[in-house]
Amino acid sequence: MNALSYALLSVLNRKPFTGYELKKMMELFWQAKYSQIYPLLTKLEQDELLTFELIGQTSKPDKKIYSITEKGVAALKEWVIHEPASTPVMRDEFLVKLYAIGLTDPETARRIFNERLAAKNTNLARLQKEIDLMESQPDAGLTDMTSKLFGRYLLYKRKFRLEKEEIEWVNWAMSFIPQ
Amino acid sequence: MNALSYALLSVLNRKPFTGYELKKMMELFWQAKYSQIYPLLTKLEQDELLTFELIGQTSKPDKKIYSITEKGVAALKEWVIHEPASTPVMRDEFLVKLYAIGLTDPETARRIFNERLAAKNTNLARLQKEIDLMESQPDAGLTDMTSKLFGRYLLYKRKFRLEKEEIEWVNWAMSFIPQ
DNA sequence: TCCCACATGTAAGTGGTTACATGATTTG
DNA sequence: CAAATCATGTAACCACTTACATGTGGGA
Repeated sequence: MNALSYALLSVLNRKPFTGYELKKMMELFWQAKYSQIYPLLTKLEQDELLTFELIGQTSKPDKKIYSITEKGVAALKEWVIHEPASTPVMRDEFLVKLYAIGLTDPETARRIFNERLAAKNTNLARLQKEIDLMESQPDAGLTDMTSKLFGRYLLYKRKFRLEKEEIEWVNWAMSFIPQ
Repeated sequence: MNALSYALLSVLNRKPFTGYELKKMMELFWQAKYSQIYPLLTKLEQDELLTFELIGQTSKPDKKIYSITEKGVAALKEWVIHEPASTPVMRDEFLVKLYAIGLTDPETARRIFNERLAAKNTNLARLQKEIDLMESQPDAGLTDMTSKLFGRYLLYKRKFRLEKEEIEWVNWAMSFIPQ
């Protein structure tokens, strides 16, 4: 089984979702397209790691709400505890451009940095909003490791800190662009 | 042309390298295996974006030192300036495990965090060493955007800051694991 | 003595993206 | 009146990984 399978299982371990919802829920830590998610959910269901309930809808397409099975939880647990995590892969075209930034003029360089800054700021605001929402629930148990929200909360906090740090770096880097 | 092509061109824009060396030089901002790099270099050479000089060696295998052509520089410049950078993709299995960390016991959770910490600390030391080396050259012009080392320097500084921030986050996160 | 660095490649397979197909309801 | 949201899927293609193949010299 591949990492995407475990990403799906780990979200469903919190609570049941449709394939459509799963994509959004995973976005923070694993990105995948529907064309990859839907066939994999079918496969995981055939392997009895998931079950689904078909919900007929009138004004919207019918949907399948997936739940993790006991077998699914066991498989996820086994993977989390015993499989070594492979080294992270990061593919960011901005970094490639940055390496070659000297080819451009200062105006272009500033534009490239500013685009990055805008994207990071948008992202930061989204994260802040989500964190505020989580923290506003007094008894959510966000810092209780047995809570189903614990991992998700840590993940948001991590991403927030990293985005903030990158924004500071961009501002530092831009100070070397003339004018 | 794909992003890997531009990653190769951007390294060769600094100076000529073999395929073997290119892998290492790119590691900071784009990861690829030899099995992907070598055939692509052949293709880029056929497209006249690169040329190579064949160096016969006795005690080691022969090698091809690749250089970027004028056409290659033009293609790279065009891409950097006019192509919008696609949104970054990050695939990090540790984050998947983190999401499901509540499934484990405190001991396992601590182990997973400590492994992450160790990896990040090793990385940080490597980056620090490289940065020290760069900064020890007084007239390298690291903060001069027309210098061929400018992009590389900014990239190292960025990675360093982000690794450091993640280490701080891990330490914060670990404080919620009992005992 | 065994592993690592050097050095380049092919073949097969998996993972991931893009394009296509369908269609009502809600929001700007 | 157009675009986004909800909702699921297939087919074709491209990007990337794993396994295989070859061979010398130097350091632990």
